[in-house]
Amino acid sequence: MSNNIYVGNLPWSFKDDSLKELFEEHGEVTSAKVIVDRMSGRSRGFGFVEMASADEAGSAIEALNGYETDGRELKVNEAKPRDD
DNA sequence: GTTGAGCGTT
Repeated sequence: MSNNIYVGNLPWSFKDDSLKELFEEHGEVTSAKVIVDRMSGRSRGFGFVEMASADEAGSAIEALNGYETDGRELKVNEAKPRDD
């Protein structure tokens, strides 16, 4: 279990702050980032959220996985380790 | 002024 969370199927209107505010309702968010295409500057529709603890991360995952916003179901999961 | 499966720039 890690404190890092992958969030997919996001609406195009989502941003770093939107993710942070949403996950803060289910735990302490250390950092939140929506991945944006570095060449075009447009949102790629997915992002990452880091929680203060794996416990809060797991709670947020189960609470927000399948959460519908803007007509889309969020796909929330533990993120793959970026640096292993 | 667009798009729709996926795991990120530091």
